[in-house]
Amino acid sequence: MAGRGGGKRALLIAGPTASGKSRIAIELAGRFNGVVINADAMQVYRELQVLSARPGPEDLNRAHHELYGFVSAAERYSAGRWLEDASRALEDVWSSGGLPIVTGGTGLYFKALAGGLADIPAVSPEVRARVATWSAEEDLDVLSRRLETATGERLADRQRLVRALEVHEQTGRSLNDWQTAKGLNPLDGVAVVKSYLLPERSDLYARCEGRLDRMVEDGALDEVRDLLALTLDSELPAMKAIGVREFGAHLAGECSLEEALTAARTQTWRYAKRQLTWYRGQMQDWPALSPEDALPALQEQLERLIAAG
RNA sequence: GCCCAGGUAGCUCAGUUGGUAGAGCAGCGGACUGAAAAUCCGCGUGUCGGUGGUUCGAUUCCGCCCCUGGGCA
Repeated sequence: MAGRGGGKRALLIAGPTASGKSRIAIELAGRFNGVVINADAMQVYRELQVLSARPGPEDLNRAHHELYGFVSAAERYSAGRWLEDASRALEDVWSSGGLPIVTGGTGLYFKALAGGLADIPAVSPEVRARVATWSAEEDLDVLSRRLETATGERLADRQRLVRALEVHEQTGRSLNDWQTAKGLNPLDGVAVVKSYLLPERSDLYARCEGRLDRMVEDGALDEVRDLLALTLDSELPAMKAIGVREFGAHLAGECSLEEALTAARTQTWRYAKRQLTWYRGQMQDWPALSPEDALPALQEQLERLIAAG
């Protein structure tokens, strides 16, 4: 077991919702002493078991899983925190001689993991509050001019404007500046097998629909009721999970279950479409695999990687 | 049967004092380094219910017919 990186290896499997990633990950974990590491922004939240389609007891029994359901919905998790958590999980798996299998649907997380992320200091609550006030009180063009004056950057997207302003307020340096510098890169020097699952769109949409029905059977309504009972800020990431608003409207008597399901289905399709756009545009050097071929193809690549030492 | 209100994009609707029409949502495409299941950008030909008439010209005005609500008998 010679070579750089101490023989560190990792498998990354991205893919849109309901494409069958988890099953493949668990299967390969069994064959390669693997540990499944979550790369899904919603599956980190404890309160979102059903809605986020988090692996259940049966799956957890079959393979060791990390970074699932360990964050409170009251928290504001982020790509940066995920990368830190994932780095730690990777090191743990390597040190115990296992193979990390990172899987999930959040393209940004994979991009951060495989390409690195700028090492930007955390934004303090004070700065966050200050910028939030500007954003609440100012028109988009005023806010935009504020950033342009400060850093010369021009943005038309409020969410990104706020982020750029926060970073500048916090550090005195522009976001652009931070992002061009070399940052965190936990897979540097690691032998990686990576791919994303690319199902036929009609198959994908049909699977999304089937999964929504199953969610209701599995208690999605109770889960949403419990979540809403916490009366959290509706702007928190966990509150934006597909189904929270839709099923919440039904629970409040604003629409039928049928209507809620239709709305949730629409949102799920839109989400899946955006995921596919992300993979096409941002992960061009990642091989795309059809869900049917993925398991044997990945297994073969892993075997070759291991044989190569 | 009569009266009223409607019939315009896949859906909900706006509009044209007569010069063949436009929003939101959906859909499709795209962007995206700490909210990413988020956020943002681009893309609109549809017998303007049918049919006659008036008019240089009708989706718009008039007649008749069909359909959908509601009301009165």
